[in-house]
Amino acid sequence: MNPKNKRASLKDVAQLAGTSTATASRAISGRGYIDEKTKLAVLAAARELNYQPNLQARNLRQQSSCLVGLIIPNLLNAYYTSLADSLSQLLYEKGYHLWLSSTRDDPQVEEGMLYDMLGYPVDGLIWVPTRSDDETLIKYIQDRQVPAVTLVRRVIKDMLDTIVFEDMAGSRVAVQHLLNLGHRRIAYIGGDTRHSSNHDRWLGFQQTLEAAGVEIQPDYIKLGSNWNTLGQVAATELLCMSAPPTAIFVASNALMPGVLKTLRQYHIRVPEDMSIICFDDLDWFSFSTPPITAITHDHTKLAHAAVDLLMNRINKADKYASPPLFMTIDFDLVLRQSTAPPKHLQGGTLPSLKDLR
Amino acid sequence: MNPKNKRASLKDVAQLAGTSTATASRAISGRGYIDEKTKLAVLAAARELNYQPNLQARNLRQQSSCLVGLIIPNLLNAYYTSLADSLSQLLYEKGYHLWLSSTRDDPQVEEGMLYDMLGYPVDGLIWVPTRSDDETLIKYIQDRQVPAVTLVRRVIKDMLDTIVFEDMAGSRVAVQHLLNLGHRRIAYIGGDTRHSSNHDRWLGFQQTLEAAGVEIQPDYIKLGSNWNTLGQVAATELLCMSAPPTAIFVASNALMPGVLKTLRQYHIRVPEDMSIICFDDLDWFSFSTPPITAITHDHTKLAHAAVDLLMNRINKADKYASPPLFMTIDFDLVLRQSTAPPKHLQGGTLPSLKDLR
DNA sequence: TTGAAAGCGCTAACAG
DNA sequence: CTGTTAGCGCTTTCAA
Repeated sequence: MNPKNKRASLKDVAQLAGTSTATASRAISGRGYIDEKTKLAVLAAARELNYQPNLQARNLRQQSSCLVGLIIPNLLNAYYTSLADSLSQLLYEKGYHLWLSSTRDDPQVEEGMLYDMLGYPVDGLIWVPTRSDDETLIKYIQDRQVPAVTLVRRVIKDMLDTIVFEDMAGSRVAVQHLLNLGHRRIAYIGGDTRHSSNHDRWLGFQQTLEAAGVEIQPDYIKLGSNWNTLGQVAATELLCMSAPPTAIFVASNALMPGVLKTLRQYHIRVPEDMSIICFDDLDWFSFSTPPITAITHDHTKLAHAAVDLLMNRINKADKYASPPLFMTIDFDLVLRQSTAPPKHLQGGTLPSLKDLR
Repeated sequence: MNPKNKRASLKDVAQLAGTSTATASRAISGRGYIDEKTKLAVLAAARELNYQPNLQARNLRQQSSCLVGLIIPNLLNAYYTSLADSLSQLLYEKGYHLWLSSTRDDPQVEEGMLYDMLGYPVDGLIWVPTRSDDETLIKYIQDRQVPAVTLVRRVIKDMLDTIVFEDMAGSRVAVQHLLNLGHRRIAYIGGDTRHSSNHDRWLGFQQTLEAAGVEIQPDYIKLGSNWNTLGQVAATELLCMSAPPTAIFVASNALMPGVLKTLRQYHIRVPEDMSIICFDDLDWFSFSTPPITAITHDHTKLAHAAVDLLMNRINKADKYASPPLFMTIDFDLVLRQSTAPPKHLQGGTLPSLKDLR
């Protein structure tokens, strides 16, 4: 065996097979002309030494890393989870591997990760941006000429390839559904509007109400950035109002646990006392009590589109020649049982917290 | 600018600063003696050229990759999701990055990933094995001298560092809880027992019933490997029996959706008609209707322990000198409202499907 | 304190 | 078809 039991290198294989490293390389990589006999000899030697090519060295030489970076806010949200799962599969099929990191919505971490990934360098980048307004950061990515696609949240001026859900349209449909049921006192709980996703949903909400001639009551609007606590805090505030809403539009699935917990705590019946609709769907929504009406998206579609866009750019000679593409993923409104006409239309009176306790 | 707009290399920087690459390297990496003045000159040149070290090249030279591989069955289960999220963070703090891949419980994919990762090579491996009985595969890992830790499922002979949940003990406690409530007709729905986790839970179930002198009825036992459909199929079969169980022990969170869906479909009331206890906890269990009693684990503990074990080995001179370690993560029984005494102890009669429809 | 030179492990151009 | 040579971009002796 080798000194120190070190991993065999191509040189060792070549030596044992009695060829040059070049020939050994040809035998193993299967490229270039080579005599069948010598090829077999090399392969035998390789097997004997338990040889496995060092991919890092190969990649350095070939100016690629076969790595695609994925930067997401976190993996505690099924939103990103299913994305990461699909991407891992799809990339593997294309011969790439997934370098994952989760920023916890911390711009510092995000910048560090971006820097490390581009420094490696990765062959491509898939990114759900936290800090999407920082032109310097995006310029940096462009300068590095790294094929990159931005997901879910748009970056400033859409400077990179982008795929988002139809946030505004989805939001409109959700709100219209509540309006159609007869709701006028509609609350909105949603995330940080600095992210385009939240911004557009919020906008869709406003526009739909305005178009319907319903005035937006500021107390009904709960915007925040801490998805851990926002749902619970906002719901509690809404319930404690003297004239609480009759319906809540929850603009992110991450907020639903808090909202539902609070509703239960106050013994609010859904949908009799309160209608609930959520912008994104989760598996347990369908067998929650009651099942939750939601706007759903096919997340694998997003993953497929992302990989397509990325491969498209990776395989292009001048990777940055064509202008950034912009795509959206469509949605469905899945009617379940968490929405119904408001109480006063059901024959009852307008509910207030006093009635409900 | 450079020809072809290529990324600046250390050589370019050195040239611009009027030093050798060696000196430039010292300036940038911050190691070795260097005059403050020349250091500044180099850094200035680097900034001007937008220089960023090529980490792949650096790593090749330093015989490391700063990459830790993570292989898991999939990311659709919160079990692994929270793990990946925590690991990404923890490793980042230690200066490592996460290379993730998801096998979908396909041994073929698993083997391919393992091969690629060790070939790169990664500096460490964290692995939830799918194929844990293949000694060749594990020998291969050992031969490569890669620090590796196995999670959740044990590999044959515990040949690698291992951290698992206390499957058997947790299972015992869950079953004992049902026995204490007075249940004797207890069903078990669980995953492929070729995985140690499922095997041990299954064993714990059997032992506890035996110790209590309760005979195990084969019809009540539903083992399978397809977590997508097993819950639903098994629950349906159980409900269609002439003498259905009064309680179900669901041995994996992934099966709960199917079980609950089925229960709802047949209008079975929980816990009045049927008690449910689950081996692993999910966030929505706490506000499901009714909230689900479960065995819970602190998944971040698992992540921390995994990183500790891994770093421990990575930093050891002779990485494989010490024998594999074996650790377990403890659990809690969280009593919620999905378990209650069986119907006949509540004053009713033994339920059968006819009564319930 | 600095530079020349070797080399991590591999591939690719060019001769032969 | 095969070997020689050069080099990917970096770090690290070793001399100076």
